[in-house]
Amino acid sequence: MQRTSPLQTIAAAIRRERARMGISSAELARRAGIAKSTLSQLEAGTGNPSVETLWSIAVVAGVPFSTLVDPPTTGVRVVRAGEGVAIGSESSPFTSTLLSAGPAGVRRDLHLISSTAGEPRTADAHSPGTTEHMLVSQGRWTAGPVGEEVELDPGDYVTFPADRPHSYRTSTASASAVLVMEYPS
Amino acid sequence: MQRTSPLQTIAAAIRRERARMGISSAELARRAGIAKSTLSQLEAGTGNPSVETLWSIAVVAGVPFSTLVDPPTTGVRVVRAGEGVAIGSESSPFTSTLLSAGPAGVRRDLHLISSTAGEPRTADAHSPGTTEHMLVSQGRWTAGPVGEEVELDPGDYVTFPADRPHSYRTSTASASAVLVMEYPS
DNA sequence: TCTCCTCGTTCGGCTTGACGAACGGTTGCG
DNA sequence: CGCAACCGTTCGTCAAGCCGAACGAGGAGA
Repeated sequence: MQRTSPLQTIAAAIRRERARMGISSAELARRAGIAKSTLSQLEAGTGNPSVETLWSIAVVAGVPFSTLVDPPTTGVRVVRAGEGVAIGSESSPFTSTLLSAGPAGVRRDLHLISSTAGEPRTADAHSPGTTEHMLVSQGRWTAGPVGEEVELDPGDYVTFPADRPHSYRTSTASASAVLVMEYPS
Repeated sequence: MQRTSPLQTIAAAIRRERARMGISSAELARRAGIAKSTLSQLEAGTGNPSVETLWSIAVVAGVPFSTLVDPPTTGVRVVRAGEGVAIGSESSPFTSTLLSAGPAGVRRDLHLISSTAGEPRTADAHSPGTTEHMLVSQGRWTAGPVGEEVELDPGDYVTFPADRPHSYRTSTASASAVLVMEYPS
């Protein structure tokens, strides 16, 4: 997570969004209801805007507020079956492959998980506010917060809070699922 | 996306994070390097903080800046295979089931998609900055931005920009995949 | 009981964010 | 050519954000 002040990031983000919209700084300022001189300062990275000033710009640009603070990155990227770095568990036949960690400011990781019959994989509580989404591709799984586990078959989907202990287990010879973890930090 | 000023949301978020940390407002202010009176104002929802003031609080709370502006929600929820509302395509044997739309401020939708051999499903450009992640569960797929499609087998993963036309096609009798769409708005 | 410490709110003063006006530069039209 | 419109930057002014101090309240310890 970025610890230093975000003012330069914000300046770059505003310039980027304005270029995407294809309008002048005077027009963006007009639409956002702020002074041209204020926008000029923001794009130059000088000064320290109030939240409402920045919010007005995000609204007019049609993007979430966080887009102006944490810019995204894109590109075509392929990870073939078996190519990702698989991390196993010492205490259960559980394997997890991280396919895509969220870029700065994006609060999710995308995993392919697989397992065979055996000990459950129990995970400690993650950061407060963490949510998991699990979508079963193959086999039967039992998963969820400890004490609230549900059984899932291929095509089934479950989402649950992961900021307390939770587990994944399968009773079939081979099972796999997609796991999306969303967290505040 | 929330259009109204976020000041009340910010006040509630600061109180929530401080409660999570289990410290007094005086201590939070001390750690963040701001005046107690300033924090008192922020928690009461009066005034309009500068970005740096809010940033200081986020840093000390150990959460991304956007967490103070866009709070999350959680709960255990199950959608069984075939239960979600499946939306078909008139021009191709393609079906998409939305399992989880991102809550306010979260920039992603989670779909289960399926198809049979036939016409490709072509999607128009989404909002600028939109990214898609596709992870194949079953069958062979050909997917990606038009002109840059890649072939994918079970367990393969691809991510690509979806802010331009892109398509999904399968040449097998039955195919399914998990699709995560991330977008700025 | 009194004293000390911390709390959260209110207050007055200083600094800086945001404003509108002015300025020089560019473009398009008659 | 001159004029109008628009641009982005700089400047001076005002007011609100943020500061530290003061205050009353509550809790703990002697």
